[in-house]
Amino acid sequence: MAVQKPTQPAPGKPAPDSTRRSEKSRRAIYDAALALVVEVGYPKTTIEGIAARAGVGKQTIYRWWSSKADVLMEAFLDLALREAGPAPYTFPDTGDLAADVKGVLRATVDQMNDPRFDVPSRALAAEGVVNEQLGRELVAKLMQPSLDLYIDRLRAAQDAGQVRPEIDPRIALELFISPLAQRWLQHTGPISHEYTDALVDYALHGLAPR
Amino acid sequence: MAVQKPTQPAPGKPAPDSTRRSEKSRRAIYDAALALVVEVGYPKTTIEGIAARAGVGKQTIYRWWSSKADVLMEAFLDLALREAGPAPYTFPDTGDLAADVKGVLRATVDQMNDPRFDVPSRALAAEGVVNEQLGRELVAKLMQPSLDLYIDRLRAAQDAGQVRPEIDPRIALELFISPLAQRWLQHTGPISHEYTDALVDYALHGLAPR
Amino acid sequence: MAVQKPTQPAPGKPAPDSTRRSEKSRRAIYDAALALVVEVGYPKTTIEGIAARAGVGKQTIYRWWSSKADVLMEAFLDLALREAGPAPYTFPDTGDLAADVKGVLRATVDQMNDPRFDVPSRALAAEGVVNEQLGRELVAKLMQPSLDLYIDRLRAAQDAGQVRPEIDPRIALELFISPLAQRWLQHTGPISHEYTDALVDYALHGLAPR
Amino acid sequence: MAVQKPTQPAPGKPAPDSTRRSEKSRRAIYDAALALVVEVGYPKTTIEGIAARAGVGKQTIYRWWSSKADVLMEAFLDLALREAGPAPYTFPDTGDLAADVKGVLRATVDQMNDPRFDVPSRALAAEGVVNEQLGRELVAKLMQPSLDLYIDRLRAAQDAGQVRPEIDPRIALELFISPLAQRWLQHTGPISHEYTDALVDYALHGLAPR
DNA sequence: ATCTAAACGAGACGGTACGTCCTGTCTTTCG
DNA sequence: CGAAAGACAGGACGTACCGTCTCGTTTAGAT
Repeated sequence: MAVQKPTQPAPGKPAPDSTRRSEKSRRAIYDAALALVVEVGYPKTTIEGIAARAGVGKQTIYRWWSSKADVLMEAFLDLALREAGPAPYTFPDTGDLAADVKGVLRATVDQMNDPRFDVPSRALAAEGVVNEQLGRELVAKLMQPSLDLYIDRLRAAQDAGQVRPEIDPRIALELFISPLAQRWLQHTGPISHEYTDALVDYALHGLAPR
Repeated sequence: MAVQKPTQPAPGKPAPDSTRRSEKSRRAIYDAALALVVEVGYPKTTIEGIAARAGVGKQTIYRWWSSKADVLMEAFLDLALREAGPAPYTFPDTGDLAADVKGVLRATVDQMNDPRFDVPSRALAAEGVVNEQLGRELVAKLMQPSLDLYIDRLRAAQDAGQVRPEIDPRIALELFISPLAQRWLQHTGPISHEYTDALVDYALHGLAPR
Repeated sequence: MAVQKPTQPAPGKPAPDSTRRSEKSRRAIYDAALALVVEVGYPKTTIEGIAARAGVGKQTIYRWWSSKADVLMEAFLDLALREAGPAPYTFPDTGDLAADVKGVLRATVDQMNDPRFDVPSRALAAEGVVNEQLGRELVAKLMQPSLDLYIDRLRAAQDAGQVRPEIDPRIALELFISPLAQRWLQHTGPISHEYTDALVDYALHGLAPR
Repeated sequence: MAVQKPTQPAPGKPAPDSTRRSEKSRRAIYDAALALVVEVGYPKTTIEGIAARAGVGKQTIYRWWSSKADVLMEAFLDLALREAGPAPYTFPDTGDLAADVKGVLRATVDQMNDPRFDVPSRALAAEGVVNEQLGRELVAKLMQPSLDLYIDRLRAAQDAGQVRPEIDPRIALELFISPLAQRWLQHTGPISHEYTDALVDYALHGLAPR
C-alpha cells in the first residue's frame, strides 16, 4: 500500500509502482524514440510522436520519464548496453600505449560515423550542454565508465615508465578524447583514423622539439 | 555578416529591402534576445517573447532572420564585436609560446565564467551540435577568426624552432582548446587557470618521458 | 430497483454475482457521488473522483454501473427513499382539491430549495434531456410514482364533481407541475408558495372569465 | 492600441480585437458545431472536433468563446435568426385568443420535431439546467423575445375581455408553454397538435366545472 | 475449518480531449 | 513600403479522465 520511492522525497506526485511496469511498453518506447531521432532529427521528435509510434498512451511516457531528453537518454543507454554485449567494458593493454589508444580511438571514430549512434548521441550531447543536470547524468552514465578505462590504462603506462609520473591521467586523457569529440560535435574537421593517430602521437610526444 | 541571403535569388519571397531596415528594431531585438536567453534559458526563449520584449512585431523578426538560433547568433556576434572593441583580434607574441598561450587561455577561462557569454554561447553551441548548417556558420563567424590567430602564433613558433616543423598547427591547437571547450560544455571538470596552464604544459611537452 | 440487468443475457461479460456484492462499497459510492455533485457540480464529478473519495477501486464502480449518470441516479433514488421514510407515497385528500394540491406543491417547492435535492436532481434532469434512455428511466423510477398520485387525486376529484369529467388527468396534472418544474430548471422566475398557489387557482378556474 | 472590451473588467486576458475577426471562420465554426451536434450528439461534440471540421485552429475558438456550450448557443442563435428571416417576431391576433395560441403552439410543435432544432436546443437546455449563468443567457437571448409576444397577446385579450383582468400574464403563459416544453424535454408524452390544442382549452377554461 | 472463486483496492495501460503556448503566415493600420 | 499589432491554421505541450486490464488481498459460500 505504501507509495514507495524512498530514495526521493516525492515532492508532489504519488510515484508509480515500478513493479507493475509494462516491459513491452518500455521497449516499444525505446525503439520508437531512437528510430524517430534518426529519421526526423531530435527537434522534430516529439513525445506525442514517440507515443504514437510506440502504440502507447502519452501518459505512459510522462509516468516514467520527465522529458524527451530523459526518454532518449535511457533509450540510448539501453541501446549501448545491448550493443556492447554482456562483457562490455575493456581496454586493450599490449604494453604499447600508443597502439592501444589508437585502436580504441579508431573504434570510437567508427561509432561516430554510424548514424544509429551519431544522431542520438549528438542530440543528447546538445541537450546536456544547455541542461546541466542532464549533462551530468549523461557524463556519469554514458561516458564515465569509458573514461575510467582510459585512466586505468594511463596509470598502467605510468607504472611501466611510458608516461611521466607527474602527469594527471584525468587531464591527459582529454588530450586524446576532447579534440576528437570537439571535431565530431562541431563539424570542425574530418573524423578519420589518420586524425586520431596523429592526435595520439602529438599528445604523447608533445609539440615542442625534444 | 549580411543577414539576408543576397546570394540566393529568393525563389518565392520578394526579398526585403535592407536599406530601409529599422536600426532601432534590430538593436532592440538583439538586446531582448540576449536578455531573455540569460534570464530564462534558451529553450524558454521564444520568438514571440523576443518580439514582445523588443516592442516589435513578430513579422519584423521573421522578415530578417530565419530562426531563433539565427537571431541569437547575430545578437551574440554583435555583442562579441562590441565587447572586443574596435581593434579586436590579436594574439600576443613575446617569444615565449607557453606563456602566450597560457595568457590567452586564461582570458578564455574568464569569459567562460561570465554568464553574459556563457549562457548564449552554450545555447548556440548546443544548437550547432544538432543543426549542422548553423554549426558551420557558428564556427566560421564566431570561432574561426580566433582559431586563425592560434594557427599564426603556432606557425611563428615553428619558425622560431619552438615547435617541431612536422606538426600540423590545425591539429596542434586542438590540444589546447578542445579539452577546455569540452570541460566547459560538458561540465566534466573545473574551469580554472591552473587547468589551462597544465594543458599547455602537457601539450607542449607530451605525456611520454623525454 | 435491481442494479444489474438480469433481463439481459450478458452478451460478452460474465455478469457479476450480486449476492457477493459489498454493501459497504455501495454505500460509500452513493455518499461520495452525492457529496461530490453538491460540492463541485455534476460536470466536475468524475468516476475516478467518486472512487477515490469512496476508497474504492474504479472497477467496482464499472462492475455495477454503466455510467456516471447511472451511479448518480441510483444514489439519488436511494437518498430519496431514505428521506421519504418507510411509508413513502401518499397524497392528501381532504375533499378540497385546491388545498390538497397547493399543499403538495408547497412541499415540492421546499425540496427544490434544498441543495441536497436541488443539485443532484438538476444534474439528472439535464442528463435526461440529452440522453433519452436515461431520461425515461428517470421518469419511470423517480417521477412516475408521484405523478400517479396526482392522477389518482384528480380522478377522485372528478368523481366528486370538482373537476369536469371530460378532462384527461394525465394532461391536467401538467398544468400544475410543468410550470413549476420549468421555472425551477430554467431559473425563469422565483420558486415560492405564492407562485404555486396562483398556479393551482389559474389551472382550476382557467384564464377566461366565467 | 487600447485593449477595448469596456463592458468587462478583463481580469487577465488581453481581449481580442473584434474588428479583425474572420467572418469566414465564424461561419465555419457555427456550421461545424451545429452539424456535429446533430450528427454525433452534444456530449461527443468536442471543441477539437468543431475546429477540425471547420478547418480552424483550436485557438480561434478559445479566442472568441469560453466553452462548447457558448459556441453552440451562438451558433443556434444565428441559425434561429437566419431561419426567422428579416421580420422575425410576430404573434397573430385574429381576435380569437384560443385559435391564435393554438396556431403558435402548433408551429412550436413542428419545430420541436425538426432535428435541426431539436438536437441543439435540447443540448443547450440541458446545459442551462446545470450551468445557471448559461441558463440565464439562454432564456434572455433565445426565449424571452418569444415570451414577450405571448405576454402582449394575453394583455390584448385582457383588454378585449377574453381573459380575466386579475390574471398575471407572466404566469398565465406558462400554462400553455411549460407543459409542452416539459413533455418535450423529458419525453413524458407525445408532442402533437392535439396535445397543444387540449392544453389551450384546459388552460383557458380551467379544470373545474363552471 | 479449509478451500476456492469472486469481488475488491489499487493503479498501469492505450486513448481522447482538454486548454495553453508557440510557430510561421497573413492582413490591417499607421507613419 | 517597413513596421507594430495581432488574428489565423496548425500542432505539441503536459494534464485529467475515460474504460479496460491486470495485480495481489480479502471474503464469503461451498466443501
